[in-house]
Amino acid sequence: MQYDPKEIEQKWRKKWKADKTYKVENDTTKPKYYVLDMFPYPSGAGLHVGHPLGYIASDIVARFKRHNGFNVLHPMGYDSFGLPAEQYAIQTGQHPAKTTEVNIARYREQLDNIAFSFDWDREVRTSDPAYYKWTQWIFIQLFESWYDHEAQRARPITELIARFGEQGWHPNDACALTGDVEEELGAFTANEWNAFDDRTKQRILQHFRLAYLSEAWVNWCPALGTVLANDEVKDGVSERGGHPVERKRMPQWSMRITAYAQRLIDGLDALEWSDSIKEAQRNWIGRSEGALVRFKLKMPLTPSPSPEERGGMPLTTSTSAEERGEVKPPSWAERPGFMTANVGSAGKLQRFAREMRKDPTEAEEKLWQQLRGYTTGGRIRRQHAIDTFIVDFVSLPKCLVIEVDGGIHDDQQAEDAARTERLNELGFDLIRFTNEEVLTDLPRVVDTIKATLAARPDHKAGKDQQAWNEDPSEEVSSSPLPGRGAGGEGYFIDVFTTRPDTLFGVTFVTLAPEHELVEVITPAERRNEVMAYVTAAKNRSERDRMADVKKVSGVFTGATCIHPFTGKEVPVWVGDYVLGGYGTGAVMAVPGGDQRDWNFATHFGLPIIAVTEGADISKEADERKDAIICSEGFLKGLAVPEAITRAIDELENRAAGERRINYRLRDAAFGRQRYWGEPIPIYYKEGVPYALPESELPLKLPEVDKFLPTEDGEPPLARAANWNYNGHPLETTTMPGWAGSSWYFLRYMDPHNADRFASPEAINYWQQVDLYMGGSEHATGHLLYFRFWTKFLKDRGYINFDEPAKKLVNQGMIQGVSQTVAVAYVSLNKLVSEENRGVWIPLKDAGYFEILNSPKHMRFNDDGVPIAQTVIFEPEVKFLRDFEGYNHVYAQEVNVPIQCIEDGVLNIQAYLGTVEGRKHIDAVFLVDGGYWHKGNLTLRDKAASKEVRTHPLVEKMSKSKLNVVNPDDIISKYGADTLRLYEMFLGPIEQSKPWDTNGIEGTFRFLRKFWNLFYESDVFSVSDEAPTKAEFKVLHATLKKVTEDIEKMSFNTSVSQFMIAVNELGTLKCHKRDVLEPLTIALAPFAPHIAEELWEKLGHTTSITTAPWPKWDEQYLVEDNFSYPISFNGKTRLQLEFPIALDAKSVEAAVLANPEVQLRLEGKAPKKVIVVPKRIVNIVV
RNA sequence: ACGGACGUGGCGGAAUUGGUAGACGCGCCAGACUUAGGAUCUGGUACCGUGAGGUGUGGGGGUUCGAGUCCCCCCGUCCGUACCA
Repeated sequence: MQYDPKEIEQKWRKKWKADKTYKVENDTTKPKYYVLDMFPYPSGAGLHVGHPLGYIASDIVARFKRHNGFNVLHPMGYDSFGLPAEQYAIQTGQHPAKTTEVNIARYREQLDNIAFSFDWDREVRTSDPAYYKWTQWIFIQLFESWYDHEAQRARPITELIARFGEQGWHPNDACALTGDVEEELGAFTANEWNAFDDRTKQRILQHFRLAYLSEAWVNWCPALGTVLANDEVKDGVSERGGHPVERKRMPQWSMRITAYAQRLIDGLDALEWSDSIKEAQRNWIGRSEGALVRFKLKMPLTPSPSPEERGGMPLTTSTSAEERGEVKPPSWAERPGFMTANVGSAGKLQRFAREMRKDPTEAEEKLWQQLRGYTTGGRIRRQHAIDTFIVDFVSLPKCLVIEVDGGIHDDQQAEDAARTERLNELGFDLIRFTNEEVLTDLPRVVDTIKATLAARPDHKAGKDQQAWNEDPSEEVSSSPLPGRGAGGEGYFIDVFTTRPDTLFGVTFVTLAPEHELVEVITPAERRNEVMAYVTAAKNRSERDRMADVKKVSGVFTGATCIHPFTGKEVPVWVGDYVLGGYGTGAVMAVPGGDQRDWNFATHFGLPIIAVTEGADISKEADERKDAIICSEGFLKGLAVPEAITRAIDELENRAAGERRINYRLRDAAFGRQRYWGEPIPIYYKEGVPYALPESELPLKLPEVDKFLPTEDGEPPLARAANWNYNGHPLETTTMPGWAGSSWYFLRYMDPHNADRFASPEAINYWQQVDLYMGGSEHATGHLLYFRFWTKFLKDRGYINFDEPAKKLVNQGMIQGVSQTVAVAYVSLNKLVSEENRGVWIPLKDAGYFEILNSPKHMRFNDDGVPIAQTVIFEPEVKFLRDFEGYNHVYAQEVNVPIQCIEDGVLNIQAYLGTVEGRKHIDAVFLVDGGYWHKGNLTLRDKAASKEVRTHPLVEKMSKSKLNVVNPDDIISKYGADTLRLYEMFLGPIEQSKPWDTNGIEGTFRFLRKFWNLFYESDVFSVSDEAPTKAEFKVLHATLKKVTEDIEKMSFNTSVSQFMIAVNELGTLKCHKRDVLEPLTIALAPFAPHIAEELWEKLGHTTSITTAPWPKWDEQYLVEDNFSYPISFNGKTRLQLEFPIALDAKSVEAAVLANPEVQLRLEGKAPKKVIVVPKRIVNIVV
């Protein structure tokens, strides 16, 4: 009987399904193994041969582990929410649920054809309410959690609330300091907290929740009508669809992934993931160590109003007037009255204040002991931030500042005067004491303070409470400070630097165009120029900005600031080489040590100071990190690392900076203004978001009349009728694609659980994914969120591990081989159609032309854009004559469907019959020595070929490139076993390679030969005769190689080994059971159908799936003799066979005694003889 | 620019991790069987040379008895990030 894959594959697929052969029980008596494939999105295009590559590999491992006694969880499901289905719905009006259903059915059919050992009873779909109920539930847990930085874990928000009620909150509690949102939230006492109304409490809590609503800069994609996460934007355009993306500020649900930045980096070390993925994640998180440096602004020339004075300020950062025109600040964004600090620098000031509190002068400490508590009849705060100052002591209700001069204040007389003036402007009075006074006559000082306080009216009484209730949208300052003045005086510019050692090389400071201080510090006479620049810079799209990175642009603000070490004035510039989204959005420019600063300085003629010894700063900056610092200050002569430490110490001493770790990672935008996603389980009461009670879950996706935004720009969910909870409006954005895929591995463990996302028993048994297989394109998206949610669930005690997948293997892409042909168009007029953008060339200039598939032959226009790609004209040929009546010609390469090509030749008629070909029905097709036009072939000479030859091009396999190979076609021709083997045989799993259907014959022949080992003259015939030593050797060598190769996922070499075995057994004419039966089991993971069929024919009645894996036996592999390669000076010259047991000395003697060796030695004695037993003999002459 | 991966016949790729470079498959060549072959089987196939022999793992240097493998420099390809301070 001939090997007939069609028949046996159908038979077994049916039987496996009926028998539920691959059903997995949570059988805790067996060791577990969890193999997971990345969640596919069921696209309308179906699977191509590239998709199953990873699934086949993981299926082999899953089957192998089953043979080895493991209980294997190997599930599959669908990430079925997503943009394409929704785009399709918008175009066609078809409900995305419906198209998704159809696509899934198609996927399932294709997957079934390849015989994956998935337990389909565990299938999950993210768009199934029974599934997304738990996605919503996890969202609520995130909403109800905060990150405790001291404990380094997420905790329930109720614990934070309790803590607020007991001890209030202070910025130095460090609980809100995450990489992204440097919460500029002032301190409050327990009493204050308890007195806040619910709305205020909720507002404050938003700053701590791990899922939170805030106004944030987002990637807005107008074409898709939604916000995108950073990893969904590539090269300034959307990853899906390639639409332009712009920066926009709007209220937005976010995930505080930044809280986990450090743990996400640290966790990588223990993972068996590829270096490239780990590195990509590290870069994406982008940790850098350095310092925060504070530059104090010098007197501005003319004050201009600060943004804060224009109205209610969000707690986080300010918005410029333009942006406020677009979006309303969130209604809950309002500051409590004790937050007297300047908005721009509050967070930093509070950190400085905290440091200063730790290290008071003697006088300060003595006085504090007298003033603390309520001993003076009111609350005194010390080292409190007011505007941009940190005052020593203050009574806020009485608006009285108490300062102790001494220590670092001594040399600041002039500044003290300015400070007094400023504080007076703000409504504070100030009394000063000297160190001397406090130390020698403390009681008198305290008495003076008490008397002064008692004499002052209480400014605060009743006011705070009133402020909480005011509508922040009204232009009311929430500050208790009356009559705030204006101007840049007293402001600070914070910069982040990794090279504080180069501080003495600072010659200017540059702000990003969107920096909030730009508007504040610019004096009136420079205002027009600066704002014009800022507006121009902001309006450039991300893409434009990325395009001309080389161009230097910027403008001087007119303001200067003070160098913290030298005290010199340094000009403040605005430049778009500084990114608003990184660090503080401001840099200290060291043109001698940073190339970008150097470029900027050179362009604008700013001074450049050398920072390192031996640097030639006339041509470029010296960025070496192994240099010696040469500045005139205290860093001179230090090596960079020492200088960095020293500089930071000095900054901290002078309260002008501090050590700082910065992360590039931003919080992840979570809301999508789209329909086809999980509804966010949030409702609003008086504008404050609250989580739905668990009993309301799942919050089902409502029906809408159209999948488009409403007329006033609300997301599609706003169209739904009754979209409210007990009359309170529900959130209208939906979750992003990555929500459902961030935890799906847990659901597979217990997919039908209605009470919990998965039972603790199931989680405890299955634990982490042992092998995770998928594409490397998810490096900074899915794989980061996946780890983030896992860590969160661990923190909250729902699971007991904090990494989702121990081992990750990235399968390479299978590329397509596109076929292209040159086509030309002739035209009556110089028509440049939209889809054929290119250059039309006057026909009189064009003779015969051909297209050469080589970039060398490209021609370019003046702007360097390739024109009429690869067209070469030869005027002597009479092309013109044949196209009389036309006057222009245009040529291009087009992809043609691979189905219309045979042996590199295009079948024109077939092509013109296809959808794509019909577009080119009027085109001129270029033939080797002529052309084909509307059925007529014109040849230049008789010898020319009449064929339209195609040019192969390896690129991504995709529908639009017409190069897709469908696995179904391969399977119907050769069977699934052949497909599986061939995909594995192509090369290492991690490597990308082009699909070449030609090679598949070899693997098919192999299966047929394997089948034939069980047959003699068409009759199934397997003998029970004992195998010979040679036959056993083939078997055991194969078992050894295959077992080891599967363990290291080297499937291409195991397939080779099977081929070798079959060839050798064929030569030996071996038909013996004791060889063939173990071999069949070994082949089963790769080619399950043929193995199962032969297994049955061998007389077994149970599936081969759980047959124990055959062990190899070394005894069959040992050889008696070894054929030594004998080399002279490393070059192999001959082979000599010696017994394995022969020791090195005897081998050497035997070799030297050999006549041929003697001949080669020409009588000379060898200088040296190296004998490596069982390896090689090398004779040095 | 930085980071990662990689570079071996006409092609996909092997190479026990420092020990006979090119396993296995495709393709190609020759032969057998055949009316026929795009079926099957057998043999050959890195390159140059009739041969002896020589040359060969992107290029150049080095370590070593011995290098595709280790070290240094350079070139090239692919992927990721991209003015990250």
